[in-house]
Amino acid sequence: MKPLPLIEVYNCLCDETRLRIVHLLERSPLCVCHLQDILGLSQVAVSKHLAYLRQRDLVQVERQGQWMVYSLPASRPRELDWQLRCLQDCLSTHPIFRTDLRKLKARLAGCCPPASPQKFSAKGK
Amino acid sequence: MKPLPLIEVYNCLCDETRLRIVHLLERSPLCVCHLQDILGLSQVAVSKHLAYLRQRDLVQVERQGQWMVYSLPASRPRELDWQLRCLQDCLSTHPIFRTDLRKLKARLAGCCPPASPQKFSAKGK
DNA sequence: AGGGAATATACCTCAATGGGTATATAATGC
DNA sequence: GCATTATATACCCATTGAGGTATATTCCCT
Repeated sequence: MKPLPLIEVYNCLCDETRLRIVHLLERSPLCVCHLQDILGLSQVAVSKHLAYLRQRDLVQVERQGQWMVYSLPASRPRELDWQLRCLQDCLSTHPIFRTDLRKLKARLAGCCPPASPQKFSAKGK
Repeated sequence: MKPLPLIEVYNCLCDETRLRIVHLLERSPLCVCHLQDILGLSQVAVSKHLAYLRQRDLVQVERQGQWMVYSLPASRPRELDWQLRCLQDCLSTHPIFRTDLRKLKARLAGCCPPASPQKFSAKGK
């Protein structure tokens, strides 16, 4: 039997890597390789955490060319919404998460590869 | 190395039993046997979940005679506070948690054993 | 002191999970 | 079609956690 939605959310966020991923995706959709780069983790590790989040509907994916662009779902269930606010409040000063955001900004600035646009408007194809 | 406080909180709440315990303790301090009764779980199971919560400072204990009375800490870290609000919002309509509260009320009403007073004022000793 | 109630802990087992390596799959560019 | 890039998945291994049984501990009462 499927556990409570809130428990699913907690299970997703109780791992540091997944917490960092969600924290990043709240700012911008990102492809796997950008996440990999920002987080400094192996491709497999990132991919598996994304699968975990995906299976529990905490993130959604869209293929853009050869990139898989992950983002938070457009319509966010109440449980997730609470947590996003909580992250803002509790993590914004933490070194790890500050660094992540700094790297994110750098990534998005000099975004040479066509990947992970800030908006999905450009029907990349 | 100790994980982030927020992650500790998530780890505590990502289990249904512990979530129910915290949800109950938010209403009233409780001894182990009352929790055991309300949750309908074995003594060992309850005790171990309480140990888990205790080790991560999500609950505190006070001995009252032969009962160990558990409660949420007086001063609640910000991370926990967010979650308590979230529980209120997301769980209050869920059958399991409604039933728990109903049983809690019953327990506290006909509280024959001297255990788990609503207030700690009565310095039982 | 001795018995009983309440609670914690030591093991044991099983399932889930996180990380890694190797490999499969899918899209791109030539 | 083929090599390359991006991503996912299949295993393998080590750790953790949840539940159970048996037992230790602590306190109360007589």
